[in-house]
Amino acid sequence: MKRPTIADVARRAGVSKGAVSYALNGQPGVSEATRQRILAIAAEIGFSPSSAARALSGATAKAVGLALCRPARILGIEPFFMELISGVEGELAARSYALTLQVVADQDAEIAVYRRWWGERRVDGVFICDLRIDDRRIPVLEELQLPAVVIGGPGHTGNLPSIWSDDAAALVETVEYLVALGHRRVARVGGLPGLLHTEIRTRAFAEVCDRLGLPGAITVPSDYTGEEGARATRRLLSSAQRPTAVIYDNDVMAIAGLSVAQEMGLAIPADLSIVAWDDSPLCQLVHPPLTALGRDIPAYGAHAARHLLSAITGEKMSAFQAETAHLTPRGSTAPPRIR
Amino acid sequence: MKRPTIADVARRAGVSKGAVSYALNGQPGVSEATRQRILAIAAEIGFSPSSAARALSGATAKAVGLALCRPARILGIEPFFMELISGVEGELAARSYALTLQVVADQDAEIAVYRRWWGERRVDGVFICDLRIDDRRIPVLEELQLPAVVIGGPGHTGNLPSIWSDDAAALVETVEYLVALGHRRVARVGGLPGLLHTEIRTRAFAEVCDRLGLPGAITVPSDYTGEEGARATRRLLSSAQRPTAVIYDNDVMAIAGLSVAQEMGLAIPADLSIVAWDDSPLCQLVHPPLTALGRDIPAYGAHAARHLLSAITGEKMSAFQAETAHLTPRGSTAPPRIR
DNA sequence: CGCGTACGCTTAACCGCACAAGCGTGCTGC
DNA sequence: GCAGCACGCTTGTGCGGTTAAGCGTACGCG
Repeated sequence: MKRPTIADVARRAGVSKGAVSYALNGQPGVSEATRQRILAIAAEIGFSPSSAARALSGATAKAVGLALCRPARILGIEPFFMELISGVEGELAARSYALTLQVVADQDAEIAVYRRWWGERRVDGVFICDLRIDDRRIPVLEELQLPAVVIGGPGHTGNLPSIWSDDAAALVETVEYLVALGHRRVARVGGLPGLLHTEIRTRAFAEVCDRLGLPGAITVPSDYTGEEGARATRRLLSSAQRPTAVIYDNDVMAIAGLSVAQEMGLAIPADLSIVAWDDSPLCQLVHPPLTALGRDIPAYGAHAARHLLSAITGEKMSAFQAETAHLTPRGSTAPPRIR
Repeated sequence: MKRPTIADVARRAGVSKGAVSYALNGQPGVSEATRQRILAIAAEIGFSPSSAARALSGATAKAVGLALCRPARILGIEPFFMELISGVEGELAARSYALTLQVVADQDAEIAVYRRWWGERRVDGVFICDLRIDDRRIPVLEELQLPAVVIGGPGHTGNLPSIWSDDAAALVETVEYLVALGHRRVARVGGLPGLLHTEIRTRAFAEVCDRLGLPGAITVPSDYTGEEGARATRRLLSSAQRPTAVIYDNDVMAIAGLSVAQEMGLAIPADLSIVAWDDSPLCQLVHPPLTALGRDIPAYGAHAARHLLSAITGEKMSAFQAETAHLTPRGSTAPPRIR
């Protein structure tokens, strides 16, 4: 089956290609009657303008890019990206924008992808995830003048617009809640060191524990996998002054931690309170259900998409603060049996 | 920063645009010395040919599409798609193919997306997931002659090439294993009815239970979510002749079922054996760890990608049978305490 | 009545690349 | 010595859109 082109529409409408182009793009230059006739014919023969030709003649590619730099096993296990993508998609689809996805091995590969996309004019803009401190991607994108929205922060985003959530505040709220329950020895199993949001949480945790006078508050770095979460938990629970509450940087590690604790004969929440960051349905499936810090990830993605589309149209965008994660107390937190 | 074009490369190399094109595409028509010089200059100034121009002048779009038709909450919870994507990506990236992703609401929207992609020449081919019986997407893609690979089957793929895994055999193996342990009352919590692989599993389950003379073997349909899995489990365990073993169509429902069973005071595996389809790290995090049917999803995706790329180059592809899921026994299965 | 102008459409020039056809050069074969 | 040909490159065309410029027509106005 031959793909219809603008010339086919023009021929059937008895007008020139230019007229069809004006009609389809809502530009002035054709009468309303002609416009309607052209639109009807286009719909009838199922015409969609070639994105290639359109992109070539200076218009936009009608596509944005997302490069993910995580190993496959972590990508699969974390609902975050898939939820983000589905939120992003909702906005993009409404404007007929396509999402181009690429999984990359490391930051160098990711930068190479951006340069290639830019050179190929394949995308009109990109999302940047997993922001790092002194992130090398930022200056590259600024140099290329490729519209971009950083998903993360605050700060460290150069002049790029961003969307962020106040993880520090959420963490402070959580620690204060645990302290209010009577906990004094609180520990944290962190995400990948080097990621900005991990560092922000780590600093906020240290500060709030210091402020509240909690002794030996410690963050054990991890990598979001269950194995590492289990290992970190085992280490924490084996120490002389073992914590009575642990905050995990994602749900998978929290579930792994729960398993380890139960394995070691601890009663949850009597002997150990557990809080998970990222509230997924999984948190409600385990026993006891996990107290978790949740937020609406699809909405976050949708906002990021709107932000990027605005940036693409040339608007001067800045940092946007999204909803702060909120604590949903469930059965995994309670006053400690022994202080 | 201005994007380099083929003309920039040509000027610096002191040759014509045509020569550069030949050199970059590995075509004859330039001497080896000139080719090397041109390649060096292209690399130096960071030239990537515009995908739009390339696609426009008859070559391929160097992109393939994947439309996902699942609600956001299910997409997020199931590691399957993300793992599939990361496997697909590995193959695509090696050939500089991009993956265009779209999340759609229903099959009509999905078909509209295929028509649009085809008209826009945005993709060279597509993957089809979640195959249904009498799937309406198949005839559309055949009509459009858009290269496609069906991820699913066997059968019901029209003339489209496909890649499939023998779910029936895996299910039979599982039931036989449970029977060998001494189980007589086995039930199953199935995935979304209407999906071909769900139907295949349901039929295989009914057949093998019939063959082995298991009484009242029943499949309760569900939708992959934890809530539904929990509800189905509650129903099964409340029946007069409650099963001593349950097979779940995904890991999330299995974990939910485990929770429900424990909640109802049953000991796992003594009172109830549980098997999960899709072996994710989650299965090892709960207590007891779940016996699961697993396979290498990224490899599955990689194979699908190779299949599609071959189809795009015009090779006549057929159905390819991938590895059958294999059972990994863990702590959630054992001989039943009471037969 | 004649002129200026807004309208509605056409024409044609691009965008950046691939590739067919053309063309000069040097080598081969008879 | 010259036709024939392979080689290495250039020229030119077209892919399917967008868009500036051109152009005829109708209409308003002094």
